[in-house]
Amino acid sequence: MKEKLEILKLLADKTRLDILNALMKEDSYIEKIACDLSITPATICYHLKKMESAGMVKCSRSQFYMIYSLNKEIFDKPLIELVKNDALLENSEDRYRKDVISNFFKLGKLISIPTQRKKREIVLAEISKSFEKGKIYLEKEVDEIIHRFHEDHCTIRREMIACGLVKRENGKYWII
Amino acid sequence: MKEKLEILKLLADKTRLDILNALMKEDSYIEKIACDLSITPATICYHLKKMESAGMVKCSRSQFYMIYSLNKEIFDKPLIELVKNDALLENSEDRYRKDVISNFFKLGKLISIPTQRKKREIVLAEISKSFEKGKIYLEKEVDEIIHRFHEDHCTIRREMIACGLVKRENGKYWII
DNA sequence: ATAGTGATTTGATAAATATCTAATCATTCT
DNA sequence: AGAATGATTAGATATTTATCAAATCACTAT
Repeated sequence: MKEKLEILKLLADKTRLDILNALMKEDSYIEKIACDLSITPATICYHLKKMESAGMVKCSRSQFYMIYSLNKEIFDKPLIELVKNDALLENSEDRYRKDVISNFFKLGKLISIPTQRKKREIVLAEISKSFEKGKIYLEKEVDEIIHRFHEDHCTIRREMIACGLVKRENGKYWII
Repeated sequence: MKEKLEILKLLADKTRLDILNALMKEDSYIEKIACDLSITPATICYHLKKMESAGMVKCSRSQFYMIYSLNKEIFDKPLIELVKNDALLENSEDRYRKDVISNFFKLGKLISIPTQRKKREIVLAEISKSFEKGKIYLEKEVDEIIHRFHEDHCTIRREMIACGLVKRENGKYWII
């Protein structure tokens, strides 16, 4: 099948729907359709040619006339098939994460702390990857690691605890 | 369902298809979609509002966000349902007439003379439309016009008189 | 309250395209 | 060959509308 968007664009026009409905009743030709719909043959031709090149109608010559007919297969498909984009098999959550990370980290440094909560959590999770799972850190060590990413280690440490990425007890820290 | 043409028009746009595909994966909100697609939130909002009013998506507030989601039912229908014109559901008398006409006329020619009186009258009335009201015709002229539809102009001329569509006096004919 | 953040509206602009008239092409019939 | 008729193309025009920036609205959290 031809490009899906092309077909959807061609369907988005009153005149073309009228033409298609005419062809649903019976195969027909330009002058007749033009007469039925009170539209010039030039316009009917314009539309039919477009729909033909999109594979929606077929035509063949018969004596004087070019007989146009529906290509029915296309119209039996469920709408979703025309809407679904096969190219987008990538997970959008991942894409969003990647975008945020590439926007806020430059050369390994966090250039600013996002104000939007969702983005902030993504950034904090990224920083937390530098901590070893299961290992116990002193506050000094935690700040030292965070400092590689950003000056304000206090804020970031606090935020990481707030959103549950890091736990603290008796001045000891560990990653979740 | 809302106006079919409206839905088809809304489907005929790359950006809106992208938005719908995003919503097919998961419910989402404007800022996120805007970020994913690299388009301003204003534009996303513009499209979502249009699609919402056409019943293609739904939305509800959740905390900070307006969560948009697909209205799946619409997309499961076969395309033909969106294309087919409901206006063709006129009163049954008209439909019967149109059916008879489309069955017995192909490419403007009468393929056979119906034997059922009702159908025959419909067909004859259709042919009589080619005569000018108030004008006097010679038999030769009458036959010439009828001949455009069918070989057997004698039978048809006789039937038209029989059912009162045409009057004759002294070899002159006129339509009623 | 008030600041912050996401949603929506407004106004302006640029691009796409449906339609018409007139001209040309293609086929059939005399 | 040429006349007639239907199909197609070309050029011009008007309408629709997707998009953005900026302003405003609505809700939430401090």
